[in-house]
This record gives sequence, C-alpha cells and structure tokens, in this order.
Amino acid sequence: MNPNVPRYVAIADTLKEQIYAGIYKPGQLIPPERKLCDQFGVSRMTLRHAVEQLVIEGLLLRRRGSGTYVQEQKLEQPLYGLTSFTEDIRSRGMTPSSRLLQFEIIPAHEEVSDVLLMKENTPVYYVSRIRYADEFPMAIEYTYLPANEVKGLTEEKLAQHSLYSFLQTECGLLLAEADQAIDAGLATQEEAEALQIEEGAPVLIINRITRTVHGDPIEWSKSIYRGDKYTFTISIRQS
Amino acid sequence: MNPNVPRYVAIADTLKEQIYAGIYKPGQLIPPERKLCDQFGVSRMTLRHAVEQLVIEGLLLRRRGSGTYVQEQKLEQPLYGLTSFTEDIRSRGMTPSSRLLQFEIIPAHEEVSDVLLMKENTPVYYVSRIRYADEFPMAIEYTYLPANEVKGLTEEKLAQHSLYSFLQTECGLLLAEADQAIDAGLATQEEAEALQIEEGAPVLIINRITRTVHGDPIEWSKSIYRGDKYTFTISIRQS
DNA sequence: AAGTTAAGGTGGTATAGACAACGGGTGTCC
DNA sequence: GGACACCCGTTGTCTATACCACCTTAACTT
Repeated sequence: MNPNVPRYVAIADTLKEQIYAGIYKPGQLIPPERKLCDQFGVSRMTLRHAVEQLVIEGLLLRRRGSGTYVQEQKLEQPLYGLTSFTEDIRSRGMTPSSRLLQFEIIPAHEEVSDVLLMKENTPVYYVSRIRYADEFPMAIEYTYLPANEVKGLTEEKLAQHSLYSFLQTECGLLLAEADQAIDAGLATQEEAEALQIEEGAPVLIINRITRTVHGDPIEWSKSIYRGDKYTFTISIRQS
Repeated sequence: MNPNVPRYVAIADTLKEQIYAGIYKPGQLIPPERKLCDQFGVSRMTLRHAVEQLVIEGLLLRRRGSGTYVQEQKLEQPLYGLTSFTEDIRSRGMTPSSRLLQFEIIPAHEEVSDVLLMKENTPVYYVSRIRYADEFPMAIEYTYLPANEVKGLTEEKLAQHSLYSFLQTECGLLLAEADQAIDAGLATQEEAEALQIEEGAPVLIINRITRTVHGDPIEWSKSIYRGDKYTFTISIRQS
C-alpha cells in the first residue's frame, strides 16, 4: 500500500476488505486485539485505533469482556460519512445518472452569499440537474459553489466525475463536514414536471452545506426528492 | 467528580463546561495539548482521547500544525447522539409536553414482531402520544416496546420521565444506536386532526429503531411531524 | 440439578516518550 | 517588494507496557 498512509488506516482498510470478502462473517467474532497486533505487527494502541474506525462506521461491534463482532448487516445500510448522490444511489443497488438543466456562473444573490459566507454578487457556479436512479427521475438538485475557490469546473467534467471527487482531486479541497436540513413539502408545478409526479405530491427537501477542513463552506445544495421513491436513512450511535 | 468515570470523560466534560461558560470562545484557540496535559495532570494520549470526543461532537476542530479551535456555533446546532423528543425540542429552545392517547399491552402483530425480532403475539407496550412544543402540536408518535424487557412501565412514569431515561435508569438498558428512516408524506385525516393541520398537508414520517449495546431492538417508533413547523437536521463529519 | 465461585480471556483506560507531518512566521536573498 | 528557505510550535502517529472492568466458562459446592 501507499507508505504515507497511516498504519491504522491501512489496517482498517485491510480488515474491511476481509469482512466484505467474508473471511469474517456477520455475527461472528474477529480475532482478539492481541492476536491481531501480532498479525499486523503493530502495538495494541495502533490496532485499537484501526478497529475504532470500523466501530464508528458500524462494521464492527465491541463487547467488553467478550470480543469484537462483525455487525449484522441491515437491509438498508445507512451510509457513513459524506456521500454524493452517485454513491448514495449506488449503495442502494441502482445506477445513478443525471441530466444537466443549467450550468453557469452568476453573481451570488443574498441568500447564497449568506450561506457561503461571501459578499453579495461574488461569482458562483450555479448548477441545476435532474438526478436519476435506474433511469427514473429521483430528485432535482440546485447547487451553488464559490467560483473563486472551485476553479475550472466545466459541463464535461460534471458529466464525467462526481462533483465531490472533482472538488477533492482537482481543486485540492478536503471536504470535512456537512450540515443537512430535511423538510417535507409538496411538489411545485416545475418540480412535479421534472420528477414526473403530480403537483402537490409529497417531496423531501434536503438542504446541504458542505464545508472543508478549514470550515469554509464550499457547496450549498438544495435537492427535491420524490417522496414516493426516496427514503432518507441515518444511523446514530451513542459514543 | 465520580471517581469511576474515566479520566478522559471527566476531562471532556470539564472542557465542555469551559466552552459553554465562555472561557474558550468560538473561533479561538484552546491551549495546546501539552499545556492541557500539565493542567489536568494526564498523559497526552489521555488528553487527546478527551479532545477527540469533543471533536466528534463538533465542539472542537483540530488543525494539524496550527492548533485546536472552538467551533463556531451554527444557528441550528444539530443534536449529537441519541436524543428523545424531549431533548430535541429543548435544544430548539422550546418547552416539550405531550398528551397520551393510548397506553396498553397488546400482542405484537407481524410488522412489530418483525422489527423487534420477536415471535408474533409476544406482548408489547403500545403507546401513542401527541407531542407538543410550546403548547403547539408538533408530532404524533406511535411507540412499541417489548414487554418482556421493558418491565414496570406505567402511564404515571411516562408522564414524569422521558422514555429514554426510564429505559436506561429503571430497566438498566444501555441504549447504543438507532436507525432512522425519514419519508415525506401527506397528513391523513386522523393525523391532520391531531396536529391541527389540513388533511393532505406535508408531513415528515420518521421511523426509528433503537437498539441496546447488545444489538437487541428495544424500541420501534413511528412519528408524524408537521412539515410546516419541523425540520430534521443532521450533521455529518468525515473521519 | 441448580446455584456459586474462581480463573482466564477480552476489551477499556492510562502512561511516558519518540518521531513525523504540517502550518505559520521570520528572515534572507534576489 | 517578492520569492524562497528555514525554524519552531502544533497536531498526528506509534511504541511497549501496565493495570482495570467485565464477560464467559469451567469447576466446585450445595
């Protein structure tokens, strides 16, 4: 593996692969920490750091005095971490695609500049897309990105890569957190048309602000999801 | 403090209090780890463990090479961890209350027994309540609890304590995780009446399964929230 | 047969120290 | 004035070890 990846990350990845490969099966114990230390040739603290990651992700479950177990998979495995529409839909076993409605650079109006913490009329990318899952329209999405930080975004690149991978690899922006607000609403005429549902049908409205490791807002998106086809799932763990 | 609380927890609590007390202010640096080690008289690993908790909760932000900062508070601070309706509403600056509609022990029908992983017709508590925030109806909630694990629940106790505190303190059940599914829907006539909204108004439907540290499901609740008054917020962090 | 006790194995907490990776500032050089 | 190199303080990773708290199992007692 890449040598400048921390060892605990490498070990976590290895364990994850072994779980997915079925070497350790749901409900079963994995070897005790001290054994794994020997296997990987690391100290116990390092190994625990690795296991900790998978516990947070919900793949493993620790029971004091008993052992560490592979978590039973649930029918709808809620996603962990920051995920794009693309990853989200793929994890549900469907194929994502999208149709670009608008792509332009516009001066930020008040609402946008407030959210992205910039002065009014600063240029921002404005992207609106219809999002499909297995060719069925699932959501309509409006996205704003600060143009001074997100440089070189084009229609072609949007079509090729997911927006998140573009931000991380081509802009060098490390995404760290997102706040989402989820509301219930009724489809407007425009939304109903795009999503091929009735006007007034129930929709989920998801507002998301994504931030970098520095806390700078880098994306504001508003998505209207079909209420009849899409369920938002979230898993919460007590520390 | 209680001596059998781990030191890293005690330190995390102390830091948290100091942040809330304004000793460390949003956007500002807290003392470097090595200084805090001296202050608390612990090793750096222990102190980092404490800080780690607050980073996970979103109170602190670490920047390698720079320092550890107090996170700027957001307008709607999303809740961290497992929270009851009571805590949720309180954190929004309102006063929660509720009106009991039904309270009985019934044999589990198929849907309930499936979710709670029990045989059909096993007795379960069934509780339905209207939930208020500042006297305004906010949600209607239907809850099922396995009667063989949750013993001694009465109408009086429900009125006095939050359900979660009852489960933890009186039943000795340690709640560990919850999976929530959030859907958009339209208010049925019954729901509209209880929530004092129009039939067909948008509502958020939240299904929650809460589990103990052993992974046993201990609560299944279905809540219908007013779409015009309630927004579900969630904060996600990349590890 | 059932309940009780003891021992061993497991994860949980904590130590003291070391080096690496990174950010920001300072100063030098051009 | 601007670009660059360097240094220092910070957080990030890792070690080797020790003891604690808890669960499980097996042996023992009743």
